[in-house]
Amino acid sequence: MENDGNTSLNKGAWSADEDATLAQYVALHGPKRWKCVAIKSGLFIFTHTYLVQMVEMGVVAGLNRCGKSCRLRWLNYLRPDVKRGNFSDAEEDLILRLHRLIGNRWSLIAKRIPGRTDNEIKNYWNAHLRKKEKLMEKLPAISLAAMKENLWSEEASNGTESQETEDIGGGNEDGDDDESFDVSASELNWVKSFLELEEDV
DNA sequence: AAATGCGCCAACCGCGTGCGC
DNA sequence: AGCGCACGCGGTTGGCGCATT
Repeated sequence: MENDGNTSLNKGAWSADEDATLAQYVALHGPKRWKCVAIKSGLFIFTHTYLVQMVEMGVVAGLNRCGKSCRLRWLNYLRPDVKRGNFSDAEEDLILRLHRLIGNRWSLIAKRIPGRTDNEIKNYWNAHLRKKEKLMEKLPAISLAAMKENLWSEEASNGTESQETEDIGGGNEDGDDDESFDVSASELNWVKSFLELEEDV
């Protein structure tokens, strides 16, 4: 198990200075080598020569966080493409659908929703959507299966394809998987392609 | 106005996995 | 093949702010 092995590292909320320091590190070296970022009050804990260079440059002095903490802070907050603010209805719907299909695979779900992190989605689920989902489960007559049946029969009677599903998923610019969110037998195929997409990422 | 409860979110922790040696 | 390191993931917790009493 990973233990960054230091009892005197900073914990808790990040300061603006720490954020700036971390951002500088990432700007210079990219979002990797998190272990290298772990620095103990001026005495650098390093495993890589990059850090020695950074010491010489005076770039990251003062940051006293474990690598794991640095990585998390970057991924969930400092990353430029992180979208802040409320989830849209479309995003919420997508999370619900994906969760039904693949469960608590937050990182997979996050990759499907541009700008959202796994942690953010997980929090949002626990805070908002779990209740919603439980409520749905408690409505005996409106089980998921029944909903699917209803949708099926509606589609059959309409004789139309269900292209109404909002498309906010990442990588959909080319319209590669508009059919993905149909509640239909092809759902399984979509899951399959979804997972295949994962392998490409 | 103060005390308490509750919800939300950022961050931490433990475990699993991949990769290099 | 085995070991250790580094990273990624999901569950959990701590603290803050808002609502209610």
